Amino acid sequence: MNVLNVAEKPSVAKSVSTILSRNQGMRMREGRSRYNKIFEFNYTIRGQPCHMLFTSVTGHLMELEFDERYRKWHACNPADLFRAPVHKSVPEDKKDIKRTLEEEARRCQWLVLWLDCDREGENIAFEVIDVCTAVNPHLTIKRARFSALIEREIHHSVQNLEEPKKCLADAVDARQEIDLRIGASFTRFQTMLMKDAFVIDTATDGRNLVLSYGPCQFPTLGFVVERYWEIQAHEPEEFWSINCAHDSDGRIAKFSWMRGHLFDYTCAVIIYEMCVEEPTATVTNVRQQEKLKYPPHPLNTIELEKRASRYFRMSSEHTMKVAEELYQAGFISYPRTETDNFSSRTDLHTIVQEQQGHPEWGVYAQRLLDPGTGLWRNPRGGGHDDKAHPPIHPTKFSTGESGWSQDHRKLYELVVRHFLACVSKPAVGAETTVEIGIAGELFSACGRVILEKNYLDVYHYESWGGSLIPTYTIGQQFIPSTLILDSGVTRPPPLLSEADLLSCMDKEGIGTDATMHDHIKKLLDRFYATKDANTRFTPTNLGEALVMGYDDMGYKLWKPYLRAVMERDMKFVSEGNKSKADVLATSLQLMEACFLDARLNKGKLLEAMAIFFERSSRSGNDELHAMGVVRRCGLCQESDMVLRKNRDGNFMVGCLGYPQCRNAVWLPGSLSEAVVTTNTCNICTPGPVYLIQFKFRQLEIPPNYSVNHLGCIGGCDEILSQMTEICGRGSRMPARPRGPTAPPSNAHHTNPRQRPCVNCQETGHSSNDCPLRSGNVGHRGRSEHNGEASVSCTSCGTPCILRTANTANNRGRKFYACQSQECNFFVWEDSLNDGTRGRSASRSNSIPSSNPRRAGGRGSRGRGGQTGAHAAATTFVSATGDPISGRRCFRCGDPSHFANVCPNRGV
DNA sequence: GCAAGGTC
Repeated sequence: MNVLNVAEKPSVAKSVSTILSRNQGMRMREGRSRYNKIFEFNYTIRGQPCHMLFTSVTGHLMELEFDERYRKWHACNPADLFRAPVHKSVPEDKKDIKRTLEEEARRCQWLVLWLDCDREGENIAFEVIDVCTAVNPHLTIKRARFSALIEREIHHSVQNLEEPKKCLADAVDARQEIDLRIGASFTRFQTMLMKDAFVIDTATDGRNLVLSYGPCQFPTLGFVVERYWEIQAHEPEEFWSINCAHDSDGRIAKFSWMRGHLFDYTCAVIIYEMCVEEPTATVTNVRQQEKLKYPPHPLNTIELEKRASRYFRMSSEHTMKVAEELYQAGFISYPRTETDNFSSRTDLHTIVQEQQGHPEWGVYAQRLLDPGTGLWRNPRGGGHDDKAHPPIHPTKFSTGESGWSQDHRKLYELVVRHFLACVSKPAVGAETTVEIGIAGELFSACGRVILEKNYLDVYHYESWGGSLIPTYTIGQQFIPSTLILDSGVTRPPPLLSEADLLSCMDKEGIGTDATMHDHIKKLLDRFYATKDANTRFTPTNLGEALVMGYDDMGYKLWKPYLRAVMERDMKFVSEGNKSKADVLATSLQLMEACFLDARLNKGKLLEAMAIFFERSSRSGNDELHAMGVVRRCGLCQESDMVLRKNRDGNFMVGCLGYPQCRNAVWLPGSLSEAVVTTNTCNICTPGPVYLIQFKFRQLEIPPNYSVNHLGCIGGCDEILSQMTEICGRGSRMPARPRGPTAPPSNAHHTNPRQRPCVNCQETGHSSNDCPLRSGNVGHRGRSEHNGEASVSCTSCGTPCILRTANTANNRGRKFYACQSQECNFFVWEDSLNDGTRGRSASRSNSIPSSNPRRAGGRGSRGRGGQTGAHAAATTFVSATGDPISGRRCFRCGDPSHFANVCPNRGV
């Protein structure tokens, strides 16, 4: 009986053939494809002598594609792609593999499928079945299931052949079809929409610019943009902490304040004063513990990519290319594996033995194998297993080959050192923690001595810092060498590194271990993001605009949820709990509706793009209309006036040239809807002035007015004027909402038109140009600036910042607060209208604060007593409402500075 | 010109 065996890749065909033939009587011959050889040998399956023919494919044999008439971009509407017929076929570059399969299948009675034992493998199995049964319908089809390429497993597998599982393959079919339809429709839609509308000055190296959309690449971009927005939205905030050091026996202990830090300066100063007045430290606790630092888990693909990025700054894509080459040459095991756990049957000692002769780590390998050292430890797994491949490990000894680049050397070294570390004992350290009390405040210091380095000896990519501290006993008292009130500033998180990005993708299930690096590379290839020398990613204007556009539509297409839902559905299909047809129908129906809605709201995408890119002269009236263009701006005569709706629901028509041009028409606050129509006003000049279809909220307008009104903002519209007078205007473009209900991504935009000033929360300028900022207003008292009142502090004369209260009782109420850290002045904005001037205010519970950390910092300290020791220049009030004093340096009495910067600070 | 998933 002739048996045709097919593996997913040539390497597996070779390995399995070698195992089954016991390396005896095996012949190899060429197939039609130069990579996919055919191995022949005899083998007995359950008493039946068989002539085995073993060949392979290279991953998927077929591709899903649209029928011919839907392939040309302009041949159909992108929305049609949700229903256009699709079919699977073998692409040109796989035709030779197909021919080999056909030729061999014709002379076989059995077909045994040795594809990888995962969903994709099962799907490829059915592709092979399709090709083979087309030429030989009488084939008996069997599936070999194996979890590792080791002898016992393979022999067991071939003696216990199973049936292929259709539902596993169906899940992949569903995934392929959804990916194709969503990807192609959105890509064509957004590419064709933007390319004509804007001048996108991206150097494409002669390639056509494609604004692709994909269910993996977009969430990957989303991670990058979200972090970038988080950084942009960060408002630095000063905090204070008390640090103490003690120098004794030639060693220094650095004690940190167990409160961490406080955002309330006054509070921190009071506590600091108390400490300085009674600086004797008493040791309250001394703890000694043995600490272990464990070696990493066995290496899988994602860890290899992350570590190569961290240690060598190699891109994940390059890492995989180099790893593939090392694998092809036989130096490391298969590099695309999820498994981070060695099978108990793996002969780990032999792998270590091979490395004994290496000039750099050979001695360590020898120590590992010597039972006397006690260095060996069986590796601990991380709980992942793809059932197909072992963790990445060295398979051949090398001190470096002539054809290797530096990167080949580094990566091979990482794989070897990582493997040796895995089978080593953890590092052992002795940690001493000392706690002291000064005037009731607690501080702690930690010292560490490394007792045994163990795996750290070979894994020099990791370190474990340690320092010696003096010896302390409970009850011991000492005077600190230094006791300092330090200030710091909160910092935004860093941009995402490549390792961070891989972690995000892994956590959210975006891509597979074999494709994650592709998605990252795609962001760079599509000009959606750039990567700096430290492997950190910044979105480009293009990437940010696309995410912003969809975000403004209210769609989370750039979030990982869509992929998560698809993964969940695929699991249902693969378990047989849902049919492929059901999942396809519901998923595609949902995405089609989403697509049609996105197309209706394309104005949001265009608006977001308009923030970053110049409009192209090619852009037609359709785009202008979609953006809500009402007329040419009569003030700057350069830009268009567009209708906008703010997040709080208010409408305005503003110039796109903002902030250079501030021309704006504020619309009534009672509007619920406004849409620019294609009708033009025949009165207002210069035209065209497009009419707007207004809809007012019934309860907010007088009874004699109609809810619907087709109006003009050009000045001719009496009804609109009356409505504005009666109902008032909507507020000026407010900031995007913040807080837990809105992600930080909504909190800002880089464009000055949209991003609110950090100082005053108003849009139209940056905090540097803020009219309320010190130096920008040169007079005291209240003044008018762009229609806004500005206030100087009546206590110290410093200009105030306009802020919005966020406390339960006063949420949304505006107030001015003195910018000076040393002054507690504030005044409610509305109180200025009735002539009330500012007052020296209490920083009590009624103090508005938009920052929860600040509120927490204040609340964390329950006292605020008087020091009473210093003359008070002004009376201030503590968090609890108690009066405090000390507006001059308590150390030297100088009113020009405070104790934290006193030249005599310290003890 | 489009997706993501295999692979040499």
